[in-house]
Amino acid sequence: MSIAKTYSPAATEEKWYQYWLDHKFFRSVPDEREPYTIVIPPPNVTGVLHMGHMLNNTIQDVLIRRARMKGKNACWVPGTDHASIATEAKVVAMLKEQGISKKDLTREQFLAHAYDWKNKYGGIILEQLKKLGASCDWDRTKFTMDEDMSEAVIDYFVHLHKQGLIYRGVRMINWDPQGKTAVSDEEVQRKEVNQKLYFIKYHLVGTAVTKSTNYEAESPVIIATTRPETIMADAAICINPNDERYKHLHGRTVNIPLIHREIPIILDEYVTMDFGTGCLKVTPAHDLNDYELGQRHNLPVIDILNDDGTLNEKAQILVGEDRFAARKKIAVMLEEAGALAKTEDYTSQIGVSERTLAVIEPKLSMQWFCKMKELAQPALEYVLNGDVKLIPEKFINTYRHWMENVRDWNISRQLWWGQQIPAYYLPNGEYVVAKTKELALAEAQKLNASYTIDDLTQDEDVLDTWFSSGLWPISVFDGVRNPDNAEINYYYPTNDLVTAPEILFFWVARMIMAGHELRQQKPFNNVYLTGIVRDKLGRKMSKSLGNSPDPLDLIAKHSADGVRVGMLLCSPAGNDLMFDEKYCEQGSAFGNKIWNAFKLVKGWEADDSIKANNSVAIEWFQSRFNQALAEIEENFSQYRLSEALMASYKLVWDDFCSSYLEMVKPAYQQNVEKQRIDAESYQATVAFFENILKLLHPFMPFLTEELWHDELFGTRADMDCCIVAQLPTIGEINTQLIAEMEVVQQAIAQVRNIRNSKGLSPKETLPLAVKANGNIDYNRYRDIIIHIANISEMSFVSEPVAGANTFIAGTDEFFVTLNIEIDADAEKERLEKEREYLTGFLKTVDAKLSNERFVANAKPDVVENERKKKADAEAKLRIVEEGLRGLAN
RNA sequence: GGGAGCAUAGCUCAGCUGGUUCAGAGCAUCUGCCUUACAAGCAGAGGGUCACAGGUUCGAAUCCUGUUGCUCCCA
Repeated sequence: MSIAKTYSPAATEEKWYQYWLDHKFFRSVPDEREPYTIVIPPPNVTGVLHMGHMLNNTIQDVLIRRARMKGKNACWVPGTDHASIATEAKVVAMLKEQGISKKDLTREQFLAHAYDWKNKYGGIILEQLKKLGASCDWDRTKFTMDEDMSEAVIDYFVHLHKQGLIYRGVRMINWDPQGKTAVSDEEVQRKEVNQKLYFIKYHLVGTAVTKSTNYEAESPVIIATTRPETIMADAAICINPNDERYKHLHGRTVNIPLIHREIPIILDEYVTMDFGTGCLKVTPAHDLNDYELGQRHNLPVIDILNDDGTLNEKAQILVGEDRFAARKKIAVMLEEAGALAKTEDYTSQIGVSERTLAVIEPKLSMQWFCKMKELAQPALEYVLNGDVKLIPEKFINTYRHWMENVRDWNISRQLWWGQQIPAYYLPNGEYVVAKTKELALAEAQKLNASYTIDDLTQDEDVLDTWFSSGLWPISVFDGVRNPDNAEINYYYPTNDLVTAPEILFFWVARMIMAGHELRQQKPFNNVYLTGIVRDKLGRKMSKSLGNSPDPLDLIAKHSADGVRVGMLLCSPAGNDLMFDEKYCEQGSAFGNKIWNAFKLVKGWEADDSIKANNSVAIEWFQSRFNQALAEIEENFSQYRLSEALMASYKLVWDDFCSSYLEMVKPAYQQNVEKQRIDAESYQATVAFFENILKLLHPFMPFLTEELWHDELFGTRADMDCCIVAQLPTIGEINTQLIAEMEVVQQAIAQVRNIRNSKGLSPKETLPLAVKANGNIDYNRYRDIIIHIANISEMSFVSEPVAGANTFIAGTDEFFVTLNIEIDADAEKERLEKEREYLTGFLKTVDAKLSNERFVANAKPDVVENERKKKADAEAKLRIVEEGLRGLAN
């Protein structure tokens, strides 16, 4: 079989992915091996693959493939998340297009539509991940609303309720008037907006008790607000008791403009005297701080808004208008009534719903809450004592800050898409919590034996999606319903979790809480936090900016391997990455390089009659390979994936292709089908290549699998695949050989440089003389030097060669005699520069060594090193001076 | 307003417990080359006051303080 000129990725990727699937290489079942487990951060069913997923899943696949190749029982569990709000919003919008309104549907009818939608679109991302090469155990694919997964969620709710960690209460919550649901604090995004500050006059009622000489005293009270449409919900005006300007207002009342309702003026130090006018309108129903203020002063709560953000009849005016329309209209009405003193421009932060982008309305509501203090405390411990490692560590601070300042978590969502809260109300307003309606009835009958099932009404709301995804690492192994089953015992705690820092609290913290609460165990050992994928200008990639490439287009263009390499090349752990398609080009160029190197080796044929003469090259590369392997291992242990990749990249490109293959490559033989090479070199090279394929497989699974099956390696059994090959182990490293070869390579580069600078063709052979001053035996490297540097004759001398171009490598001198006259002046200048540098260098070293405090304080090996530097520099200086004397003659 | 982090070559980043494996990598740039695996390539080269200012130290990119500029989180 002759290998194609260039690699064609698309067909190869398709072929091998199917092969891996067919041969169940991704499948994991518990056995006697050590497990290595990753649960995927389940993407939303509403999403499509974006660059963040590409990065995240490339990393997971690299980790899981590596574990597999280290003999672990590698299990990567895929799945999706039902994304309550986002999905419900999508489905509502879809139905609306079909002319169907959600409120005309029953819960069951709506859910049927939602499932249709989910079945159609929900698996898109997972399908796309296959193109990337993700080696998930697809037989384990889970969805957070699968029956067993939902049951686990209900079990957890009942459990927490029993523990007293879930309660029901009226609280000020974040209301999304578009999604018509509450959202948690974490789902509210702050946004800076330009608003207007309205200064509104409230007229005092009655007359002053004491006649004031100051006529101003009876002018209206002016308050500043950004929300004039809420004046109808005002319960009081509040001033700071210490505010001298307003002493005369103590004990008075005012009239709300337009609706002329009388409200008291109250005193509270909460009011900042120098903000606005120092008078604050108190609207308990529509502001969290006002609510608390209202509680302190026993103020009534007047809620003038409907769930959809329109004004209700309690507003008396503008009933039915949307809050923003009402704001504009009331401004005009106030103006006309002479109640508007002035307006000012004002920037402030408002909260918007992460999902619908609607402006959040603070709203008092009866909701279910989860107590967080009790859950957060142990979850914080796991991270602080290093049981759960965050990578990079800098996120520990953030995590701690969150966990020490948690507030109770609102887990109710006024939606249908999700797990319905297992609370059942009784006719008298009491409720019971139980897994099923039947069990709830039993509970209810304990209260009153006469209850029947028809007396129970289940809470309409569903649970926050994060409440279910918090169970993910446990529930995918059925560990909530069956806490002692074989799978959970084997796979849990999982090993690595790869996710984004944005959801450290949302998700990671809640998994740790659930893990502790249900199993007194951590859910994972390590959390690798990836950065945000930005464009090369540093902007976050987003649909609206249109600056995100389509991942599938990238794969089509640069191959899956190329994109994987590209993603990793620019992804330092925990830092944002400035993505540039150039990195993918680099990745695919690397693939091409490997392909071509393979072509070269495939063009060879072992010939026993040729004497083996590459033993130095072979031993050297073997050592270099082991050295790189150790380095890569070290990088992986610290999750420095991009560095592990770069080390592999350089090993293959520089050491294997540019150095090793050039050393052993036989001179071109004409009129033969295959280039003959000695058997030892041939076998060593093929073996090296196989090891390289293994090493690269986690990064570039497709190309490596393709080459793995080439006949160069003989015939392979069906199950003999790169994906399950065992990674090479670190062998002996001859550091002396590596060090010597570095000097040899320097010398070779110098010869090439001379050729280059003199404008000579690389084809032109040159004579080289070596004056070895150190311990390197150049006889060992003679063949290599002659071959690579294209030397006509290599000789050894004990005296400098007159009239030659000279250079130093290590501490040895080299002489290249050219046919052309050497430029003595230029050579002199070069050597003088060198002398200048060395003298300067020696000066600094001498300064250190003659400094008693340095010799006394520095570590012995540091001092020793300085002495060696001195000796080396002196030796070099002697050579340079010798050369200068030679030129002077 | 509170907290955290970052600033090293044109770009993206390494640089561990202060000391030649301390100023490095990849890409980009420049100069030669279509040299029988590879122009998606080969052989070379140039490029940095380690943000700024102080301090500690025999010695600072590295530790401390301040300044400036950016980013993120929380209010």
